[in-house]
Amino acid sequence: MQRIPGASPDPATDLLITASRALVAIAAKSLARVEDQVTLPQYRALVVLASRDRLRPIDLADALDVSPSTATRMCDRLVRKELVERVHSDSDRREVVLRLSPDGRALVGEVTSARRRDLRRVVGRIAAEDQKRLIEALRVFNDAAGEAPESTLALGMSL
Amino acid sequence: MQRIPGASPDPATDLLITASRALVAIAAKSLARVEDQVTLPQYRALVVLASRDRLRPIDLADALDVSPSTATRMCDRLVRKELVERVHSDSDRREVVLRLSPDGRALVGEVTSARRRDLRRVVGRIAAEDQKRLIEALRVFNDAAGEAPESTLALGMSL
DNA sequence: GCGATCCGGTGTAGTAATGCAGTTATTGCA
DNA sequence: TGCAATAACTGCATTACTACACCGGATCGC
Repeated sequence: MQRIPGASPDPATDLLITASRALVAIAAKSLARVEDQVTLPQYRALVVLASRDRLRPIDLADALDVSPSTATRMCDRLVRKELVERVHSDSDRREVVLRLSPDGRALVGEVTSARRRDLRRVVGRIAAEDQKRLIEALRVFNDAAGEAPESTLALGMSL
Repeated sequence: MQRIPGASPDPATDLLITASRALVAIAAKSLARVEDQVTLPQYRALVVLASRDRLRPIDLADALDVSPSTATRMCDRLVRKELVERVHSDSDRREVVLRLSPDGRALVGEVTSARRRDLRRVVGRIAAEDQKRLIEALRVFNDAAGEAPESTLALGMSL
């Protein structure tokens, strides 16, 4: 926005921004499905839990970059919604291990499968030979982009 | 996530998800720059205001899918932060017209230019001939994806 | 064994987002 | 002219996120 619409010094960047918008719109749409069940921070927590099961609250706090007390309250709400389970550790009785409940897992799965479905639909609109070229191009792009794994799920946009 | 890592029925979709993640990470990083100045809902409001200047609070509420009173309070906060200006309409004295202040415009600009910078950096890591192929592939993809302009800035992910 | 450390949780508090209901001012229509 | 409709705003209430300070239990190192 508010970029000079004419003179485009870098067509690849412009096209990437457009692609970005489309991909984020798809992600947002998939997230909208569960918007009435969890907030965005809560969904982020679920995603973290889904990717690395058996996390302690303090690990979750670390992953989400919030204070431990915030993680505790968040877990309170997620447990109340029966999306997360608290299990007392056997080895260290100070510790609590967090686990996605079946419902929690289903919720995250619903979002990701909705996303995949939408993406597949887009891919389906592309001619077979163009798909091949797209695949090659994406490999190259992912290679180039993948070198910055930093805050992969920073902010509220874990998607 | 939590997809069976092996059997990949659709390489293009998988690659798109990976690319999605990279692009969203870049968007999130650009947003992180202003995270201490505005909240995500507030930033969404600024983006709407940047794209369609001279909006009334009720139009903003409509664009953000919130109630008018919510829009009013949001504007209160943005005005207090001197990112938005309220101007009383001449034609209809009931109406208020919202405008981005120079600071507000600068804030949005900062985010978008950071995003462009990061994308350019990724593109710069790609060999010239691969860039050409990427450009072609992105055109095809954007064509296929662009047919769903729906809630372009749904949720908190306006980017 | 004992103090330091660590973990989870609670008390407290502030900001934000959000909506419903109701108010005020203004406009438009009959 | 007068009443319905409209725009913005305010009062009120709820939920969430967030952190700081603190507590109590558990573990670890010496």
